[in-house]
Amino acid sequence: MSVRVRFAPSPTGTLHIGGLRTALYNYLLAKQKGGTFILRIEDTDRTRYVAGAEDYIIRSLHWAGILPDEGQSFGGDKGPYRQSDRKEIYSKYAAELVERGAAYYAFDTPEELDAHRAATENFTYNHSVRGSLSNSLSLSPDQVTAKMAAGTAYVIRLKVDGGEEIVINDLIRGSVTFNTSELDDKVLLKADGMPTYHLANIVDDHLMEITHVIRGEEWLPSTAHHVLLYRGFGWEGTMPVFSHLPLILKPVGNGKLSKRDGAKFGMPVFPLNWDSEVPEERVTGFDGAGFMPEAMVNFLALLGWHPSGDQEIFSLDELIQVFSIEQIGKSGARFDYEKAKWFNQKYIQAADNLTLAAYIRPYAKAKGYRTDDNFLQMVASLMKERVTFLSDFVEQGYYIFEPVREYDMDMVQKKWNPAIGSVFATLIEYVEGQDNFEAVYLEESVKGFIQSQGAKPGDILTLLRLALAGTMKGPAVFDMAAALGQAETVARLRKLMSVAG
RNA sequence: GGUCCGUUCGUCUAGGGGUUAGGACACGUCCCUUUCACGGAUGAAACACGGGUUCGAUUCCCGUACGGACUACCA
Repeated sequence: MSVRVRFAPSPTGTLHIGGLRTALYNYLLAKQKGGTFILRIEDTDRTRYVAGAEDYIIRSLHWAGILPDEGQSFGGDKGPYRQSDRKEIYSKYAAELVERGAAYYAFDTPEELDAHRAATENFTYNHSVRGSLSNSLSLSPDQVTAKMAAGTAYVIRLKVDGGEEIVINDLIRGSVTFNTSELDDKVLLKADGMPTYHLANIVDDHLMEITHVIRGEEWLPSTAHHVLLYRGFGWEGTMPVFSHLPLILKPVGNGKLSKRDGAKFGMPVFPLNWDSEVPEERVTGFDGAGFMPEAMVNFLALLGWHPSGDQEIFSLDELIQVFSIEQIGKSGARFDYEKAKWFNQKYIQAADNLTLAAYIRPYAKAKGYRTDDNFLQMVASLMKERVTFLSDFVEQGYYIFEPVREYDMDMVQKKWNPAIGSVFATLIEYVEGQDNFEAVYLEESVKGFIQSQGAKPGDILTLLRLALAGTMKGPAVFDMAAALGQAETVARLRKLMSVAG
């Protein structure tokens, strides 16, 4: 049987990186096994629906390069893949479950349940209390019929009887046991006719012939209910294998990484930017922060999973080769932004200039800079060894695109004196007279000239750097000069004369 | 509170009954470099605790502590 896995996010806003990681692991397993990766949108809670969220999820998968083979907006013959479009399917199956005696109607209103919770500590709707509540198990058939005829709102609940051990064989955690006496009678179909996660998930996983469920650890406690549902439908034979992923934790402090942590720690926790009319709701994603998707995927893959050995850098293809669910860790992994930055830096260093040019282009364009390939490739080669983010090419290396805005005057003053100044003046003319402006030649030539003038190369070279970049940080002086060209180089040298003198 | 899950350097982790417990990030020092980086070398840094089992436990078992998830007509 071929592997079929699904990523089933809820379109309630931005997808955070924990979700992206879940998608990635599903993708890796599917690709490794020659299986199918499916995207299903779980939008059964209409109160939490956020416009644009589904699109955001899909764009995020595109960005990361982990495209579904099947699913919402990707086609397939087991659709629709959006749960709100499958509403009738769920009510049909819920009714079937009632007929089979595995579920029942409950008429208790939310207010009544709240009252019970207020009155009884740890109130749980389960086998021990349902007899005294309002449902088709406690009421007489006539009463139930009457309530239905009167149009009384109802939900359908899973009938969980106590006294049984449910053993789940989790690929990551081994066997996990739950006693049904501690389980509640979960709502399967809500009063608005929409299913809850539990029902929709099991019905869809069955109908879509899912073989492996890889999802977050937050679902482990309800997995026993899910097993009971498969049994209630008589689907145990094709029940998928479960794997519950450890959570991604906050960089510092307690608890799992939350969407708010992005702002709190000044780092992205989402793949893409999220635009909004409300300024406070806008967020910067890894994309906008200047991360390469390949770097992000590598980082994410290793957050909670690691193959044997010491290798850290893996291409997507390599990840597909070596991935294994069994090697996923059991404990939560703290989100380490420093490590994420290191991966990005490594990927930028390793990328070829043409690839980088394409990544730099949007940033250059936004600043109104030159965006032709040759120029951007040159910027890439000059800066790639010294940047962390893609945005750094235009931020830190702005002086390659436009004139120096600001000089490190402390440094200029430290190096400048009348004697040096006069050597510098003659150097400008010497540079202006050069007919070969290639870096290697220029370096040899200029250094020779400086020495012939009886000056220390160190002093002059520092001023040259300051003239070209304004700062002590940056590429090799003669590489910059060659890249800038003779006319611009001479102009910048003259500018420094006026600034310093 | 209850249920379930977890615990190797600060962080991500490899390992596994007998090891100088390995790597990476971050950090310190040095080298390379007339800048900043890159790169190289090196240093500090861990098996939560207590009982077992065993000739021998960091590794297996049980407790304790601590951390986490869940405990909605949310997913």
